[in-house]
Amino acid sequence: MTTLNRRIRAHIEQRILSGDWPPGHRIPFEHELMAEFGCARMTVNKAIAALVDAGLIVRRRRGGSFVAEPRVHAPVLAVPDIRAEVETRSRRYSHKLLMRRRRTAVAGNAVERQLAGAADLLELECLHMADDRPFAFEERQISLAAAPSAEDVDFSVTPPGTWLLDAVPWTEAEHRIAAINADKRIADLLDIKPHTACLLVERRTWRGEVDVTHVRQIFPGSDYDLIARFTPKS
Amino acid sequence: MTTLNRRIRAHIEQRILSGDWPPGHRIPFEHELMAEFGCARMTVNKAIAALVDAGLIVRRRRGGSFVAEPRVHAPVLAVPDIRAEVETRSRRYSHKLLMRRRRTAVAGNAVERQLAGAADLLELECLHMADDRPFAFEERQISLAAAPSAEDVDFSVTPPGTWLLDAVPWTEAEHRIAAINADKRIADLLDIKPHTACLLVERRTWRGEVDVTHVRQIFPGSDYDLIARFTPKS
DNA sequence: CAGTGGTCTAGACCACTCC
DNA sequence: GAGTGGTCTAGACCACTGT
Repeated sequence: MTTLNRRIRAHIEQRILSGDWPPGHRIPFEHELMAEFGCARMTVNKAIAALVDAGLIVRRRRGGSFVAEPRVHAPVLAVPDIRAEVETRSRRYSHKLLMRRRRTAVAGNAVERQLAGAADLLELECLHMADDRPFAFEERQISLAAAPSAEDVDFSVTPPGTWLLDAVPWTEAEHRIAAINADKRIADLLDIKPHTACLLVERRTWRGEVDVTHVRQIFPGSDYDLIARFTPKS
Repeated sequence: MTTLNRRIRAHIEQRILSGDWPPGHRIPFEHELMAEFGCARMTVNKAIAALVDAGLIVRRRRGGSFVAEPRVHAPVLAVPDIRAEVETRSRRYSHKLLMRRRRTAVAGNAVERQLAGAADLLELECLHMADDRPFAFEERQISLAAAPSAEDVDFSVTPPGTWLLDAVPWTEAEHRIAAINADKRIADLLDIKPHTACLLVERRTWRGEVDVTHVRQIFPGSDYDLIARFTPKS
């Protein structure tokens, strides 16, 4: 058993999270919900106020109450798994492997040569989708010296980041975060207008001294932001 | 002007944030606050419920309502000081104070009201320069409840972030990082083309439960990036 | 200017828990 | 058992805003 205002809240929340009421959709007026649940207006109001607090709903006098536009947050301080993040937001994840090849490190590129070590690199490009809409573009190099089993994985089934988090332990990572304007290729891939601001996340991951993988992920700025919560360094 | 339940909330909050009512202290019963403010119980209840939500108060049936014990967190990152960063790169730092005013929190803005506490906000806008070229635009609100001495500082001499880092100890911060296209005003201020991708860094900083300052910093994407280096969380 | 949400009132009954 | 908070009711007046 639970309280009435929580049931009303859950009722609305479920319709939003299930996609039944998409962003921008007008939810029933307070008096309609009063009739539907047979209760006082304060009770409906309390339920909706909680959803406003949670950022799921915005209210406008005279206009009504509307499902808020979603924004996805990710912690800066964890290595993000895009699939997990998409699914946390009750959106359906899928991905497309755009490119996969094995190659040697470019001789003049010190960073690549350090990553490759004594072996080859596996180079991948993929597109992450949320509800069949492009969510992020990813370019990745994996060191076959550090993760030889990557050679045998079908990355069109498991996204590379998800597989790596599971299969290859890491001890240290470095993020570089910047803003870029989408060029034509990125705009096409992400289905956004050229020149739209995007968040670029570059990450290098090590296991001990061994360089495991480098990745560049590009997110449309309107869809994604990073969150870091922390305390002063000792 | 503000609502009664917010005034009651502010009244209680101020006593907690000032240390007048330490953690574990029992706050007045609902019926006492009803008498003190001459209002209905629901109004008092709404005020206290918001403080429970904010984690400032815990309630026990029959026992009463008590000031909550503050949380503790593990250290991880650092709050950047733009002056220090510019100077680290061997560029000459300067800044311009564009706006300074004292005002009350916007009643409908819960985040601002939490920041303000029982006092006013100091609102600042400034432009950070590296070698006399614009480097970042900053909008900042400082809680005069948390940092009353900010009222007397000449921020055209010391940049607000630098002063705060020195003058006001903090225990917790939260970054939100996103990519945005520069609008006309930002483009003018930063001397870049409109629509250029910029990095938006929003930071909230607390001392214990007390909200100290909020800041929005906008950097041209081409000039700036953020680096975070870390190890897996325990 | 009609209709929405924002806020408040003055009650009520109940569950829990400390004394 | 007495007193707290948890929840809910059935009203009310007001501010704002879209038509």
